[in-house]
Amino acid sequence: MNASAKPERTRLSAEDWEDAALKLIADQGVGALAVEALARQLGVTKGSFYWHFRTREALLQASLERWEQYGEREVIEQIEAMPDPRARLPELFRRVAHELAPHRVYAALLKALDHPQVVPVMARVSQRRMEFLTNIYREAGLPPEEALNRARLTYAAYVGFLQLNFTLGLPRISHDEFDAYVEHMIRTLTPA
Amino acid sequence: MNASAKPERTRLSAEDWEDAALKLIADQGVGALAVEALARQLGVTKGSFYWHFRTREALLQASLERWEQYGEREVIEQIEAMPDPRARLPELFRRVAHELAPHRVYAALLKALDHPQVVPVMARVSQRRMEFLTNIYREAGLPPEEALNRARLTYAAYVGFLQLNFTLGLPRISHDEFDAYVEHMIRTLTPA
DNA sequence: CGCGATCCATACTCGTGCGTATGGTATCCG
DNA sequence: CGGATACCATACGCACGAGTATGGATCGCG
Repeated sequence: MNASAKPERTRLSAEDWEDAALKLIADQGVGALAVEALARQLGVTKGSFYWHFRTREALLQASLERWEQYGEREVIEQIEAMPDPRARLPELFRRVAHELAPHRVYAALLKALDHPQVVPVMARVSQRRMEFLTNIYREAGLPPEEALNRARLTYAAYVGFLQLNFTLGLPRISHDEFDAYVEHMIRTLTPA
Repeated sequence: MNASAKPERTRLSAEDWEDAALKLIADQGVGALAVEALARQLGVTKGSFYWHFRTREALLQASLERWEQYGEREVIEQIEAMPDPRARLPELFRRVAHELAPHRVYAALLKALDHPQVVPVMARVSQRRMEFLTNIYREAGLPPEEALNRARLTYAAYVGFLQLNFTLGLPRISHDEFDAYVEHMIRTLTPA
């Protein structure tokens, strides 16, 4: 049934473990990150793990740094490359709304803010995103003060949405209804 | 240092354990809910606990139900008693923003949505609040569709705010700045 | 007073998951 | 082709937290 489904016959590297860890975190949260479970999933045993990493903590650390690195650089750059500043916000909203998969790790880490290791990472990532958002609002015409507060509001709505949907499954919303919601969001959070 | 600071010399009841559990959940999350830790904090040992509850799971269940009961009934009733529908939303916003303490349990449970026991409770509570919010928006003049989406957006902002502040400590915002943020929120999320 | 019910302490068992020790197998390179 | 190095398996020790067993203390009440 759950025998080794992955025919990865090559030896493993540290990066393989980190990727598997991130996948597991996205699926079941940081708390589920256990070395023996990971090993089973990779078709090996703990003996392998402790060759690559000194401890479980080290794996978490490395995985988080790897995740932070990969980042959302593409999205940011693509949005900032758009000529019309007013068009950036709607595009950003729609894009994030329709590509939720990359945000699963962020959502999982959001629920693990009691682990001392994830706090600094999340603080850095969230801070960068907030600054990015604030900039777009300024470029869209909002005065600085206003732009900052609007960015706070928007980002909070994003974070809350992740929680209410991935984990809690509030009355499952239909696809069309979701699109309508996104458009409503654009209308009320975006300067005309 | 942390010796029994509570001079509660009377015997304990199940409710005492539930209250202590909720306090611990609010402070350190559901994951920190351990019977021996709780017992220490109450100045007794496990022997006491297992007289009142069959299992740790039972305590969690009872605590959650107790929390759901206490609820936010007062707030809802007071807001609905206000004569002018337009005045309700700003009042609700300001009130929630300035009395965050009661929301700490909700914030903690938000991060424990992987525990099967908390999901139904949070689903019910969130659903009730959402319906309440939707109603207020309708009474404030928004068409039904619009009211529902606005309630979704507002509630998501609320949830996101809890995450970003209790747990993550984004660049510590000052008191005045926070008030300005709340007013900004009211302006953009509330029908004129 | 005294006795039954209620509440609690002490001392265990048991499962789970991290980390270690040590030996085995595969791979690369001279 | 043989040995050094990289990778992995097996078998442990150990800590920690849930749950159990059993006896002791304390309260209510006739």
